[in-house]
Amino acid sequence: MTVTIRDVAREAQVGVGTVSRVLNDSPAVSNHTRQKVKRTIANLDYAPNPNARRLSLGKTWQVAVVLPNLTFPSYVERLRGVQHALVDSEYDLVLYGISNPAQQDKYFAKLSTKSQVDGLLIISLPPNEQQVDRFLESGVPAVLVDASHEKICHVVVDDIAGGKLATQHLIKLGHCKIAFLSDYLDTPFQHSAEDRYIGYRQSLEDADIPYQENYKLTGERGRRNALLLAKTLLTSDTPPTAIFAASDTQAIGVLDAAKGLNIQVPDELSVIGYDDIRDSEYMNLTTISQPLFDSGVTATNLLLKTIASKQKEAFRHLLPIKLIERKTTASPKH
Amino acid sequence: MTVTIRDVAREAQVGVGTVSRVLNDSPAVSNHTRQKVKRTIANLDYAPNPNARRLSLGKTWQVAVVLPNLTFPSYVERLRGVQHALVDSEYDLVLYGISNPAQQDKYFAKLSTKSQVDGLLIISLPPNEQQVDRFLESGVPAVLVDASHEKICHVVVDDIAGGKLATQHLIKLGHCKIAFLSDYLDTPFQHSAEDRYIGYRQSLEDADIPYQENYKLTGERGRRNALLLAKTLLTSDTPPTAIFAASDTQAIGVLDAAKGLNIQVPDELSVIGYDDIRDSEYMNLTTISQPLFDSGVTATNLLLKTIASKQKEAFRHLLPIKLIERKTTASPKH
DNA sequence: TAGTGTTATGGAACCGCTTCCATAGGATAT
DNA sequence: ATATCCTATGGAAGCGGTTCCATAACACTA
Repeated sequence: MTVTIRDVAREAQVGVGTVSRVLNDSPAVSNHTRQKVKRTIANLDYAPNPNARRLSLGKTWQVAVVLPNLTFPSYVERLRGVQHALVDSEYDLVLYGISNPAQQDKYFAKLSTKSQVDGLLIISLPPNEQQVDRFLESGVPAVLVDASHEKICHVVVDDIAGGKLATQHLIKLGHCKIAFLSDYLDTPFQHSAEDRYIGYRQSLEDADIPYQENYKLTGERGRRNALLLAKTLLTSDTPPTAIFAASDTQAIGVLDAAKGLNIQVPDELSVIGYDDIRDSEYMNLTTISQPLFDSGVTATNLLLKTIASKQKEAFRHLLPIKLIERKTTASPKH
Repeated sequence: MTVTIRDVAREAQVGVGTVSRVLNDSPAVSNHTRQKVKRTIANLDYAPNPNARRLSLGKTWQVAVVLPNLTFPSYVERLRGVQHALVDSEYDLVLYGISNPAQQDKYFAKLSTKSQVDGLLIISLPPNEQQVDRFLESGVPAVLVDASHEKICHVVVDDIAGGKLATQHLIKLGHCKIAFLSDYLDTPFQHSAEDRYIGYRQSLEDADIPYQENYKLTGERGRRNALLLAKTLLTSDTPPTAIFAASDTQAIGVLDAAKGLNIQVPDELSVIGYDDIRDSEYMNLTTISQPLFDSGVTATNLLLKTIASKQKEAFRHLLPIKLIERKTTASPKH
């Protein structure tokens, strides 16, 4: 039923080797034969079986992308970058969405096999030591995005610098009652929020602004939760004049809270976010932009290079951050 | 280097057939042998080569999802549904993002081969006749989402009904100057916006409200473009009192425009969208909800069933729509 | 003319699995 | 005891490619 390379060979009156050579653009085929074979291929509407090819070659021509379920725009944006970079390569993209640690472990284990995929892109999912070991042992090229480990290539931004940049911006505007809001900081293998917090603390210190414990808000990620956290703080006795949220989604939650409480932004409250997701532009949110799309592109190119060269050096690729000044930060009025 | 099934067989002192049987949970293996083999597999850290398996079985255990690049939340939401439904199946998800018709044609052609994937999920990308023919000829099971064709299974909502629902809601509130905004309607194979428009027109007619040509706005999709279109209309001599946008993204653009022009929503202008994307809830946008996530789930289950049963009947699955009343629609005040 | 290369080609062997067929051995029936 | 059936098992063949090796055909050199 399905037409194979042998059918083509018979029909074109050549050997299977020759057909294969034509398929793979080997120079060792005379022009005459090449044309003949190509004609036959077209006539029979032949398409090579990719799995046979993969088995024979020991190469899958597939790259796995593992990331948390696409619940936050930043994941999507990174994925888009990966996709963009993959589109004009020969590789297909196999997507694995993770919704809990057990699933992460399952897929990480499954993908720690050379025969599964040619490469691994792991986005916003810091692997634990055991998982790292498995990756290394398997020899599958892997690149981490938005997570780091000294033994695996990774693409990250300097989050401490980012935290500083945001905080210093607020300080320069004249704020000294600056709150910090993020998801939980004590997650063992994901340091970006924590690094931003470190940057925040350092900037306060550098400017001789005393740190206040009650200005540190952490909670489950998400816009709604950020709203609730911010509401509590803003209705307390000592409301801040500025809030630095460690993600735009959370910053937008803060804006929601301000709106709900009839607090004018930026006149009565400055808000700065982090990520520069798509929505931020429309919300006119001042934020720290980290190149999400580019992180995907960069990581993918890095991975493809690693696959091609078979080199196994683990290195870190730092992506630049920058301050995007929009309309949610201003000098405090009073 | 890599350990194969023969290594396991030799080590466990059984035949390769037996090992294969153990791997595939065949009942025709004695308990004693099964344990022995399982132990050996664990000892050798053996993992079967999926490509060899695929070649031998003539089955890829992969499903391709083809959709436009993830530039709009509705695509992402549908993809999430697919993912969710696929996670506890045996199938992996291969992602193809399309950014232009040439690419669509390229990937559609590539995927019109049994040996490439076991099934095809095509989201918001209506295939043309030639492409449909290729799909049918290849025999690859396919399901369309948010697009329809009589010869291929598809999962859609009744967009005419949706257009009616939205328009009737506005009419019931007392509006009669109702504008319609969408992307271009003359796209040959994608009828959802057009169907919504038809529903809009019918509702007007049913209510004896004369249709006004200048209340029909179409343009390139996207929030910013919607803003511009709405701005023009709202600053004209005869501004409408309500706008029905054929997508939430565009409805939010309309809200942007209103804000920019200092027009109060809903007091001076009612806005209703379509899709009920995540952001709509936060924006308090009244909208027609179509089950995006569910469309992915439903289509995937349909596909898996088709793959399993090998039946080739093309049928339509209609998903329910409903009106979500929030805070952007009200009776006109004057 | 024989010797040496070079180029184009055919086809066997191999990639690592599944499955079918043959068979051994044990249980049951007669 | 022999015939019959059933179960568990070994291993060859096959899935559809690629690649290596052998060889034929044809220069070119001395």
